[in-house]
Amino acid sequence: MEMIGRIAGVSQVTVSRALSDPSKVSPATLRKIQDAIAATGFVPNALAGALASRRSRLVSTLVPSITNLTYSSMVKSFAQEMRAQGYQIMLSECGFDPAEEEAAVMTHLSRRPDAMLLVGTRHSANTRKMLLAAGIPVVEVWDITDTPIDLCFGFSHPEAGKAAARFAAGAGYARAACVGASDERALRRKEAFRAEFRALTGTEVPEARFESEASLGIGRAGLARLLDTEGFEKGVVFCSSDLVAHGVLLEAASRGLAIPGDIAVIGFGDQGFAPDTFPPLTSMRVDRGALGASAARAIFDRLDRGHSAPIVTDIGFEIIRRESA
Amino acid sequence: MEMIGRIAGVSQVTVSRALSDPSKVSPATLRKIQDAIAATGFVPNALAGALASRRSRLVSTLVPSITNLTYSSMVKSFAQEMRAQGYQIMLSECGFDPAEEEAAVMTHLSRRPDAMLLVGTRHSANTRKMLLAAGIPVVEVWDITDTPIDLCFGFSHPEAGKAAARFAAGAGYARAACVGASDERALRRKEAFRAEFRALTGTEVPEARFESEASLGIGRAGLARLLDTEGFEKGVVFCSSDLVAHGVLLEAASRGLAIPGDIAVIGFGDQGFAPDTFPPLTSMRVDRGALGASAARAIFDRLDRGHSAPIVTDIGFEIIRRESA
DNA sequence: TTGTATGCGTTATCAG
DNA sequence: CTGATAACGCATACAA
Repeated sequence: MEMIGRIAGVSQVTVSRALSDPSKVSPATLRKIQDAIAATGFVPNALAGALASRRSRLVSTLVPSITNLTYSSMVKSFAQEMRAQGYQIMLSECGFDPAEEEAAVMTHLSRRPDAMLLVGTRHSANTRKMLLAAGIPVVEVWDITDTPIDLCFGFSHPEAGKAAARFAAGAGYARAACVGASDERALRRKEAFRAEFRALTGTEVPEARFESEASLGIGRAGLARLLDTEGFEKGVVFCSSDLVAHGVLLEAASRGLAIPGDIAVIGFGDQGFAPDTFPPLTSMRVDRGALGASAARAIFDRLDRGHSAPIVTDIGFEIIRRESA
Repeated sequence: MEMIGRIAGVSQVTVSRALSDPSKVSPATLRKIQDAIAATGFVPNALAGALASRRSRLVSTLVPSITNLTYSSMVKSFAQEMRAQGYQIMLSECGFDPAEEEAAVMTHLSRRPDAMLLVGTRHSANTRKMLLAAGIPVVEVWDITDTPIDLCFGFSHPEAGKAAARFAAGAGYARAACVGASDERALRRKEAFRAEFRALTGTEVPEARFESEASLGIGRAGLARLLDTEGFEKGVVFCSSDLVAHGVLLEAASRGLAIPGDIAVIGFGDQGFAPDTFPPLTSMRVDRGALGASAARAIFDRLDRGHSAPIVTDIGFEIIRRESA
């Protein structure tokens, strides 16, 4: 900036002002400064700016997996909203393990983000401590809890599982099974589903569970296992995600089974592709776009008005019935 | 650090050294410093560190879309490699528009990344200028060019299209069509496919092209359009991505068409799910994992040994024949 | 509207 | 092995 100032015939401070608030500089000098910037290709050092102003305009975003559409689609809307307000997001993948998350949180905090977005509500004690000490707005999304760190937007996973079970029983399915990856939130949905379905129909609910991430492959292998070794012959399959559900659909098709006559399928997440599977997938919708946008707005509010008490917002879910169940 | 130093009975500088290179500090003082850090929950300010050392340990990564598995799976391996060496990536989505990319590049450069990864080789003149002026290693991936900015790892899209056409003609398909999104690289593959297939068989290649991002929906709508309004009845469909190809598969299934008897399908990218579609998808494999890792290693090399001449590396592609074609 | 002085929290350089 | 000192490039408070 000192260079630019020299060229434009003003001081470094004036250059700084021209960049941060052009209205505080006379039109004439503003022009000269802009010309000098264009001529030199000057790019302001945001690192120095952040250090001096104690505001980085950076918002950390930690998700379990960047290749998982569930999270990336939420990040997309969140990032868009943030960018519109001049904030940039720092995205990192931190797996489903709290210890890994803790390391990521520390790394991110060292960059002095203005706020942080986390997925889920189960964090290590140290993670909570660091976050609280950082004194920045923190948003936990995609789950709810009685003990939020700060802001929280999500829904009850056990309630979602129960709702799916009631839907399944109400639709007349006498038997049910579950297929899924073993991420902690999916497990809670699944257990609630099994308990509720058993309570409603009196029948046990077999399951096929995998350690790997959600994929079509899990869905196919899952239905195969249910059919071949778990004695499941006919009924509805509640899946941990739409991707897994799609795999179940494909495995059923490859075996010539009727959907939903022989095998009915319920997904989770209502991804964009759910209406385009064959047959169209019945799923549970969570408004990810609104979630990302709400989280962003809540952060702006905190940033403007300062800290206040923790707030938990239940955004709910909705069963979208299509042809698969 | 001054605080920590006071508690540990040493100067601020010693604390800095204890953190950056513990071996330069005596075991006794190191312990005292570590204890003080643990007691206070001190998190070093990486912003200040970067400003002073002129190294941010940040690598910018710009991709067209974070929800597109093609890119996110590459970023995953790249980020992993980077993190292993103590670098963190700053990921941003910049669409398929060079102007949007330019804005993102500027924003990122203001954060003073140590290197930058870009997808594609078509950038605005100003983007090139800024990147060159930044004096950092730049890697362009997923395409090759005669005029790289710095490092480049990718493959020839026209060659990929031609190879697909030769495969299709060689497999005996008399008719072909294309379905896809209209990202610039996919368009070049498609045009090369059409030209080559026409040259080999003498038949025209109809196409269904969409402006929206790749999805199952475009694949379904694409085949529907080819069948219903383009007079395409039977043959092989070359798709812009595996996701679109899967959509074509589903549309064919929903119409009771035989695959590959009536409609054969070739995808692109050989995503993890390609073997799990029904029937398994024939696709073109590009080694994304190796690409990400190579890009990372090339950056480390530049960072260590300093700048040298631009290097373009063609990583090629491979047709993976499964049952869909 | 513009300039001066000062500090943000580190690392680098040099000296002890 | 440790410490003093000077940057790093900008924003803020205050003065003119």
